[in-house]
Amino acid sequence: MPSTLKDVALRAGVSKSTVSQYLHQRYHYMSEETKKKIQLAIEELDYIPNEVARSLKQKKTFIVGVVSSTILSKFTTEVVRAIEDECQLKGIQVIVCNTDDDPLKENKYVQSMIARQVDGLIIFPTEQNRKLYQSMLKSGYPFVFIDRKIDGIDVDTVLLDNELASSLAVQSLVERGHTRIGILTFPLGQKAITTRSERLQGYRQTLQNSGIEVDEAYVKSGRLDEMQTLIGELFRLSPPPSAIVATNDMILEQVLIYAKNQSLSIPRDFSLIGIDDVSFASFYTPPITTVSQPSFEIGKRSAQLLLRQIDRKEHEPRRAAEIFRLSPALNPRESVQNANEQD
Amino acid sequence: MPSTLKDVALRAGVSKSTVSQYLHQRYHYMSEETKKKIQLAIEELDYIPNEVARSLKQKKTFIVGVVSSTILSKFTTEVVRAIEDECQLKGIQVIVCNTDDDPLKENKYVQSMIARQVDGLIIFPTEQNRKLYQSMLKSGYPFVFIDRKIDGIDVDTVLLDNELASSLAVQSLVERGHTRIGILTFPLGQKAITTRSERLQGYRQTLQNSGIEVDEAYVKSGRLDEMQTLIGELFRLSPPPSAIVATNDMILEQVLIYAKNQSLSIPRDFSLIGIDDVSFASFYTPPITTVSQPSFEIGKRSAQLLLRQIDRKEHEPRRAAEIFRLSPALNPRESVQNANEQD
DNA sequence: CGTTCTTACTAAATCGATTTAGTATAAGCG
DNA sequence: CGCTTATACTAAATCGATTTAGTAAGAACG
Repeated sequence: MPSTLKDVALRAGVSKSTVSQYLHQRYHYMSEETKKKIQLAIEELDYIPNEVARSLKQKKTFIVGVVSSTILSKFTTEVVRAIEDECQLKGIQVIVCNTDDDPLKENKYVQSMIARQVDGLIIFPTEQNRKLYQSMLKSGYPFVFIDRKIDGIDVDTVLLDNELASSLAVQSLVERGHTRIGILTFPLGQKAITTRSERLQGYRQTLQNSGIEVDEAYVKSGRLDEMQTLIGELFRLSPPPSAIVATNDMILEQVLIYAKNQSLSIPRDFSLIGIDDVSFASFYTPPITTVSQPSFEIGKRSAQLLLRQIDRKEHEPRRAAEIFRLSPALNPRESVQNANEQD
Repeated sequence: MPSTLKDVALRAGVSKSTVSQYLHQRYHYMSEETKKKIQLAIEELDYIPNEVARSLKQKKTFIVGVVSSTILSKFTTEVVRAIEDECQLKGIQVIVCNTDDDPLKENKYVQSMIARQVDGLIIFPTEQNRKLYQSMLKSGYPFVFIDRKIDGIDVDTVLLDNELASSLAVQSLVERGHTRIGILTFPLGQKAITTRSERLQGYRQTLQNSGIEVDEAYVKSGRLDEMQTLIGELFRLSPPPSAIVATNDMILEQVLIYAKNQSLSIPRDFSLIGIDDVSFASFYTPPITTVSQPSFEIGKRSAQLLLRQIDRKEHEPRRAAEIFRLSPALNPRESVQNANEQD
């Protein structure tokens, strides 16, 4: 029912080719008369060009896809926002989907985006789809990884310097005299998402460098719904940790809930530091010390890398993959106190 | 470079038609032999069907679009999540874009989504695009409005009972003896977004019904970056309000920031109630009383309405537009106190 | 006047899948 | 055996835009 190029051509009394030229402002040898007739027909018919047909012929959709783990987090929404801003400059639209870090969903969405001919993908990858990514690499399909690195997939990747992030967190606690530092992460497993393993690694390394032995009892990992139990276990140790590192925003909230329920006062009863920023960090009581990611920068950079791949001409050789590790920032607030002033 | 139906047909030694039948599992009179050959060819070529070509022929993309004001809010992300869940049941994908409530961006995105032939749209509309919506209505294009109502556009709409929301807020303050109740909203203007005007209207109505005269000095509206100033003005009135209604999550955060900066204690110095839920409401100090929207329900319902429109057969008459006003819920927590116990 | 050039357009192939109408062969039936 | 029916496919048109090669008419030139 919507009108087509043909309808416009018919009504204007010219050929489809001429209308197409007009639409692209290729007025090479086109009479004013004809231009006017076409413009009129377009308006009378409320003509909107069919981008699907256009994409088929052009083999370009001017869309890039983001395959994210979840849009329900501040980090992801900011990253997506930055990607949109960067792409908009080139007239490219962005579509997003959620995998919930489920490798099957991830596989399905990536395939489906490719089937829909998006010009490239920005992916928060899991380890389990190595085969798929390998074949995408082989076929020269443009994509970049964000937030996580996958060993053996040699593709442009933008992520946080995770070790530095937990290192900053641990250091600022050690400087305050803490030695019993608990850490909470999401599930690890052998196929751990790099964000998680690297943050834990940074914790271990920094403690060792500071001459503090890592006590595995202070390391807890599990699903979101297990967090309250895990935090409970941590505080029932003797001695309990004097400080906690929450390795992401959702875990941080869990710790705050626990503290509230158990009437624990921060930083009197324990110091707390979170990786990832949260909206309320600065006005919470107490203001929460966090290590924040440069999320806009991460989004922007990954979009730039993707657009560079897309612009690569067919004949040009694929350039070597680059890995960008962006630095986190420590935001010192008031949830960390000197160890000896606690308890 | 990706392989096509034709490549598969050639390699399997059959016609394109046969491969197409195979892909749709229409095995009507197809020999096992042929099936095997086709399957093999598909695997060898890593064939993924081109959905763009498919969409062109089918005149269906199996995509619906969401034109939202911002994805940086909890309400929107939850709504989108619910829409995705509902659409996934029918194998339909969802794409989202941000208008920042800019009517021009809104117009551009709606047009662009239609050009991309999405099967229908769920829109957070502004008043300024009435003409566009009118013509979409005329052409029978499937769409629904969400979160806001536009007078004169007779289309399925799902939104909060906004008057009830602020009524619940005001009532719970009045019951505690408050009479000087301040309210903060985003800009109103003559083309106000219904969410804003209705929430303010509910405030006015409820005060009147309670026999309290509305003092316009207690009503402040402005942009996010003006909020600190506006809140300051509110508290410098004499007498200042004993309670504040923040009409959305972002404004609520601004009030909390102000309270923190001015060392005002909630609810001792003033009571506070927010419309929209925020992640930290339950564990904040004090826990914040909120009026929450059934965001998942709103998303789900709007998706159902859209899918119903899409499924409507060409010949069936368009059914009458329906408006669903979903009820908010009061979440009594501790940021509201009896008026006489304050100060 | 014949040729070339410029101007202003158009015809037709193409992108990759879908689908209808049809073909060719084998099997079944009386 | 001739006819119908079932089986297993295929040819070709189609979706709506793009683009290349080409046409037709008039102007310019020597």
